[in-house]
Amino acid sequence: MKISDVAKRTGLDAKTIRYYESIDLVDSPPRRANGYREYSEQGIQQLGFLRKARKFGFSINECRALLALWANPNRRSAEVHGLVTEKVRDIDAHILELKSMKKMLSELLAQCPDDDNPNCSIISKLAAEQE
Amino acid sequence: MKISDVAKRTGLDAKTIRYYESIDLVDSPPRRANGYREYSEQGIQQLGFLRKARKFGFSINECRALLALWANPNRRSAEVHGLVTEKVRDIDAHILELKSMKKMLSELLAQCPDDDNPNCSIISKLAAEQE
DNA sequence: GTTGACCTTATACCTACTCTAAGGTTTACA
DNA sequence: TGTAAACCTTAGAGTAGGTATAAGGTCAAC
Repeated sequence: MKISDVAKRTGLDAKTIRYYESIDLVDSPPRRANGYREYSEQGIQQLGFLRKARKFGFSINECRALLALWANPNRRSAEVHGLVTEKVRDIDAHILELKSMKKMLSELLAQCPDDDNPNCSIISKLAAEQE
Repeated sequence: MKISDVAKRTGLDAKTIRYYESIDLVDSPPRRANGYREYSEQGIQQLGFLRKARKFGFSINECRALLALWANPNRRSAEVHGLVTEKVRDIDAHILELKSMKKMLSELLAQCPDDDNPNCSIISKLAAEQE
């Protein structure tokens, strides 16, 4: 199977697939006589795995760990559980940060007259000397 | 005032201040005889403005627009209001995405035995052919 | 006079791609 | 049979928003 077909099947961009190969995230597939990459079913599944893991928010390095666990028949499910638990914590922290940002911005919006005059409490707040 | 003092006062790293100068986000300050940057009150306030805008989540380019509005005595507060409103929408979209990711991961966690055995529903789910 | 803390520059590195250039190959159609 | 479009290849640069490193000059204190 050619790279464009793999791209269609996995939902990844062909360029992204080449990129994953260049950083040794996936095995290099064999080549046809013309130099084109020829993907095996196994290679395709690896890429599909990556697609899903990335969509779940795992970083490339976390994906590396997940791929290794996937390939390891002696893995302990607790290890996977730990990795994912930490990811959920990261996401929670991120959500809190965004909510705090949103709250501050909403407060600023409520005070801005939203008209043709230059007076704007948002700009004033950003320019304020005090925190 | 030297760059390290400006860093302390604004809360930005000295390297970040030089970086902002290198991308023309702020004006280049004059130099002392020894080559050191000498910051005026105005330069310091610009950097303080940036610090706050970045903390509110505005991108460098959005900061560029905000700085221009700040400097423009003929600005319309509605323009600032629009910029910030859009930012809040971005943040909302981001929060929704993270919540969806968290939900999916939490469902996976609930099904993972979290023990010494290799069977792990998380890995299975990532490896699954179907979406 | 020397140590340590500052300052300067240029450059590389980070994440996770994305794009461009410049070229070779394959496929479809007239 | 010719050619144009749609593939494929590589190397290298660009993106955001810094951070780190190297290699050096300067300043303040003891």
